[in-house]
Amino acid sequence: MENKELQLETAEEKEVVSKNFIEQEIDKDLAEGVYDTVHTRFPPEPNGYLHIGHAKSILLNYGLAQKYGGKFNMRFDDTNPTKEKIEFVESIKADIEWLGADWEDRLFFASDYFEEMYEGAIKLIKKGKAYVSDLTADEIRAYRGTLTEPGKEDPYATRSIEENLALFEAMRNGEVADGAKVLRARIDMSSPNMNMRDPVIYRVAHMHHHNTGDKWCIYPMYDFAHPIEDAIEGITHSICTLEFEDHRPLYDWVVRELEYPHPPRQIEFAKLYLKNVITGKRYIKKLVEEGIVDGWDDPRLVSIAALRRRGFTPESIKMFVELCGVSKANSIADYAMLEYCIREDLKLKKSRVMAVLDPIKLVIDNYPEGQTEILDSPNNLENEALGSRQVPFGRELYIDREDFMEEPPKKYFRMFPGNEVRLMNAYFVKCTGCVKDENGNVVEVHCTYDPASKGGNSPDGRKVKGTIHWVPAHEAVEAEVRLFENLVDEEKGVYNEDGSLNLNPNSLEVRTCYIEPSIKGAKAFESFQFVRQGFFCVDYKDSTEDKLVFNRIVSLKSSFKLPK
RNA sequence: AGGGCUAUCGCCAAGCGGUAAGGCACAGCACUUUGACUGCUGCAUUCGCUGGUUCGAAUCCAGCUAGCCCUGCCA
Repeated sequence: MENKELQLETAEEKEVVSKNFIEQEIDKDLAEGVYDTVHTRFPPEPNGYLHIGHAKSILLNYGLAQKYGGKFNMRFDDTNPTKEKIEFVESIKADIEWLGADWEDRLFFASDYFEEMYEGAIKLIKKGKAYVSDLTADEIRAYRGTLTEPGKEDPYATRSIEENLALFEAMRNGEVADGAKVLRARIDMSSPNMNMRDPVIYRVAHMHHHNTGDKWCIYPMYDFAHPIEDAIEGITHSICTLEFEDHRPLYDWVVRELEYPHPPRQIEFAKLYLKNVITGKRYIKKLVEEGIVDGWDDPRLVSIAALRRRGFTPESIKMFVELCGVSKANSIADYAMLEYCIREDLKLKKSRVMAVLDPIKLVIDNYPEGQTEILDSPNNLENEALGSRQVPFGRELYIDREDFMEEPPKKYFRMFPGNEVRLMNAYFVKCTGCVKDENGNVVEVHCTYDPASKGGNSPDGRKVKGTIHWVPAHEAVEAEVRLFENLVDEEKGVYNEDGSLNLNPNSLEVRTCYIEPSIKGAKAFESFQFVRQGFFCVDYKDSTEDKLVFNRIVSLKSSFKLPK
């Protein structure tokens, strides 16, 4: 009796999934009545494509809203027209939708709040908490002091409220040249926190904005705009990355001075970095522009677009993000974790087809010339629901070069003279030898088959140690494969000592391979997987593209290793 | 008188004063129509360091050390 209870208890304990620190903070807020709901948001600036790091933020924010029965907003933080483009708002929306984060009808633009922000600035001026300064950018920097020395009072800080009001209106009315005047918050020039040394909150920029056009020529700075955006939307928990920790006092200052009744709370977490991949927008942009990579969706990149094109599923990315966890410790996740997630997600839900990457001809000498037969092959042995497909079989096939060795080491149990193996879903074949060219390279492997072993099992109960994949030589579909490795060297890290990127010159290899003809008619792949070389999980759709293009998405797990 | 944050296995990461969860990776065994998958097993006497408090410390205190962020009219 006691034992049983004990067992139950431990079983229950195992079910408990520990909450991350943000959830713990939210629990506290809810318990203390600071908030009675959870409202989060994802606020990207539309100045580039999203990558795996953004996926963490998106899924975190969306997941929190879901977990707590709250809401999740999508918001473009478009307060700086010099960097933003409509092209990016479209790609960002598409990526987030694909990831499955649903903002419902709450798609916002920070630029839609410009009027309220302007009013907020006036309120600050009237409270004596903001002033117009004529200092140049260089002068402001000089007055700001350094990390160890306090700043000096801005000589324009003494302007009267009326003067500031008039000047700020002049800024808005386009009477002030770019850079000639700024609006500064009056806080504390000697604060040890640089962000509090009278930060600039409005600048003049006569520039067309993708959303507001030419309506405005003054634009609010992030530190002023962001808390207002959150407050307007009723955000409770404004979740951002660690580098904004120092900005939190300013965030709190803004919502306090503007007297928002239910001020949002900023919580910071550590960014997600991946080992040996380049995530910096600046660097990726350079790689794209210099043609070192194919574009924003090059398989060696980890942009959402690249992962999607490679066949990653939204579920696999979600799994990865959850696996990585949320904390405040700077960390670099192992690329193997990402690969694990896509394998895990695909292995049961996708069909697999055979493909040969490095073909070598296999001739079955006792198979009648000219004869072909159709073999029924299960799509995924572990998931019968996926059904089966018809694969033609004939006298001449292609197998992968690594599946044959003339002189095999110990424990090699694929093709070698005298050995019998199974051609997957087909027959047992016994290797009889090979043909070499003048340089001694194997060009053809020969074997005989056992007609009684159709389907891959012998009626006499004979066993074989090896099973290999194959493709019919004459009917196989030719396809372009892009095999790739890390863009940067494993050991040396992303950057060289002089700060330049440490690129791996052989990171991408394009080659032609053969895929079984059962995929004919499919022109573009949605997702597929190598379980071992030559094995894919495939999910395709019709397309008008002429050429099959696909990428290897998962590095191989150990197959056969030569003994030392 | 710079300030803020972080430090638990190769990589993530729980832990919140009662004697180190879990996942990835790795290794071994078993199973196998791919050597994958699956299953089982192993993998931190120790939590950046040094002291202190305590019957008891990864958890509390003090002092060090290391790493990251901050001197945009970027976000």
